[in-house]
Amino acid sequence: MEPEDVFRTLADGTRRGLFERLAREGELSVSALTAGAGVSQPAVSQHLKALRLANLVGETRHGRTVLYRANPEGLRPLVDWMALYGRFWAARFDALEDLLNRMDQ
Amino acid sequence: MEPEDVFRTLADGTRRGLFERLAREGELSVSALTAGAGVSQPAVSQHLKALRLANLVGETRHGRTVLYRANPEGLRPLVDWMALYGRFWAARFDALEDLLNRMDQ
DNA sequence: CAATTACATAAGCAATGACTTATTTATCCG
DNA sequence: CGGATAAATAAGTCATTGCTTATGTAATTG
Repeated sequence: MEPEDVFRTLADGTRRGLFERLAREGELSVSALTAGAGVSQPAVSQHLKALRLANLVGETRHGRTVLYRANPEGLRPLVDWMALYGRFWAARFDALEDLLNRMDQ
Repeated sequence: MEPEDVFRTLADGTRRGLFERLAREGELSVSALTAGAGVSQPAVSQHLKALRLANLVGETRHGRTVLYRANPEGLRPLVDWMALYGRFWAARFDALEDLLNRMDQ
């Protein structure tokens, strides 16, 4: 997955809001997500499809309800991009990696 | 600056490409950026304006040329957002924030 | 089995946005 | 000065996109 996909998918506030709720609250059904999303259920389904195509959420069907959850690994392209193009941050990321390596030993 | 602004500004590939070039190559004029951007000079100027409004680039006028440079600090909303919503990544970003705070002292 | 519920898909519409060419503004130079 | 160059702005076009309502599909329930 390219940074392009992740940036574009998270650029919309409503869609990013859905991801945020899933990240905070864990597994949620479409109905649960629709309540409080401020848009219709089809709109939510369309956003969830976009998030799924960007590998940012996963789904499991339970009978007639579908539970969605955030897939944090989908954020990896963003992490990588920041490490590459953050420059100012990059040095600090490197320092972080050093720190992590030392912590892991 | 809100995460919204940064996500939306970096969502466009051409615009993000300009930021990337500035992050890699340092200060560049509009003409230099236009060469290799694949779009016209006005398009580049419009993208630079968007990047500037999102606090992602800075500019300095030198006679009739204007030098742009990346402002990595503008990525902070992204770092913060990832720390909040990355979950899996969160631990590492929290460690990063701690590290940054210690480095700043 | 018919009605209901959960969700996805279809179709259409209005707003946004990324581009273009044309023009403006400002600075440099012969 | 006057022409040329650098960049910004103006105006218009076309594609994308996020929303809506309407409908389809599948699973539960009475």
